[in-house]
Amino acid sequence: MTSRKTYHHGDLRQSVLAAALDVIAAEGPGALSLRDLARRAGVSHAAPAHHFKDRTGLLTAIAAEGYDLLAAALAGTPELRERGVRYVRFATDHPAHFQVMFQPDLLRADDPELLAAKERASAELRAGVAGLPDVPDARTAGIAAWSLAHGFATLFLTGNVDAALGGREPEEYFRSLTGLLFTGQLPAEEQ
Amino acid sequence: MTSRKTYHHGDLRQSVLAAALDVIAAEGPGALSLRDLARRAGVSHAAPAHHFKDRTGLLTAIAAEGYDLLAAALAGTPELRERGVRYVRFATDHPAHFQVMFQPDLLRADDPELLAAKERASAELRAGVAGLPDVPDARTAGIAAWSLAHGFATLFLTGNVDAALGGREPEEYFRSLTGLLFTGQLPAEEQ
DNA sequence: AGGCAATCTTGTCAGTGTCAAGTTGATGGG
DNA sequence: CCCATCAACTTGACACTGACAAGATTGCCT
Repeated sequence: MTSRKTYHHGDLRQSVLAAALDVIAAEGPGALSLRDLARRAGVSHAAPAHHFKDRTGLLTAIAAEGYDLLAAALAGTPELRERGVRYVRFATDHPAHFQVMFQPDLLRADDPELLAAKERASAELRAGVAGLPDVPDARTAGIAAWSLAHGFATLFLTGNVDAALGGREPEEYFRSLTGLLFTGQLPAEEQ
Repeated sequence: MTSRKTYHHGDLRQSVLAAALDVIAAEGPGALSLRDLARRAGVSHAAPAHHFKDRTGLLTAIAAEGYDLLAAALAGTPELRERGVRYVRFATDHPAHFQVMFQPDLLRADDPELLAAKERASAELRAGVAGLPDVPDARTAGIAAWSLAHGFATLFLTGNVDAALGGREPEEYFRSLTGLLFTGQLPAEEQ
């Protein structure tokens, strides 16, 4: 990788993106260095900047890609619970994307491509509660469902629920967790 | 602040911690610079290192403080729902702590003080579901409750639910959200 | 064929974290 | 009262980083 025949790399943008995802998944976004990514791609230290402008630009591109992956992962899932399961699966399948997507201080918030991708994912999230019967406040219901899935995904990725899983896949555990919730086991005390 | 009579600062550790929290709350942990904190405290560039060893050490100290604040915020709350509300309030009252606590790649995971504080907070979280009647799997119920509160807090802090709040305080919104959940509005479709 | 624009390189600058070695001054034992 | 000791802070240095500017190379389009 580090030596190259041609002057042009050919696929530098994808190379850098892939390497960046590896680094972020392994050591977090803070460990990401444009110069290091350049070295891995066998390219001069300033080359990545031509594709992403900035460190922020690179992270913004990753976040945008993440929102599109999320939208694709949720698309065409009729049932709300299963949508939650897929949300969790997305987070575990693409931990680097997920991390970056929800760290706004790393991103250029007004980037058009980011906003467009975010809107596509947002539409999928809204669609999850759109068809629910007997829900007076669909928006709040949506936020409740999103909170549950997002919270579980986040806690899993930060290593806060490992013990409870007992070897099970996180998405499976989440499926049974929602079962517990929605059959009225948890409520108990209502004031 | 930037000029000083005495050679010793007197309270550098607290000064640096306070300044760090400001920076993190405003621009995120990535924007944090030890040299900048030193300048703000009117002290030489290597002074903070004497108190925190590292950038990682500083962030670890913040996380430990955060877990203790969380434990204190949760202590003595009998009802589970109200515990969730307090969790959300903690996150909004101490956004910098909250952010750092749940970014393990910024922390020294084996730090004794961090582990101790984390355990204190963890005990409070467990206590929340301990007294629940009719709950076969208390651990899973606890993770469900934690996921919901944590997810909502995270989504709020990342600016993903602003529109839905409509001016209300996030903790109030969360209270009504849990009401919606626990009165069986959301379940609807059960497969 | 020729020019144009995208891609990549080279060189440079200020800023950062971290380490090592020196200064200052508070504190407590003789 | 004095002085040794030690924590708190300073100074200086080094390697590394992101960012910018200016030049080299090459694919592509007319």
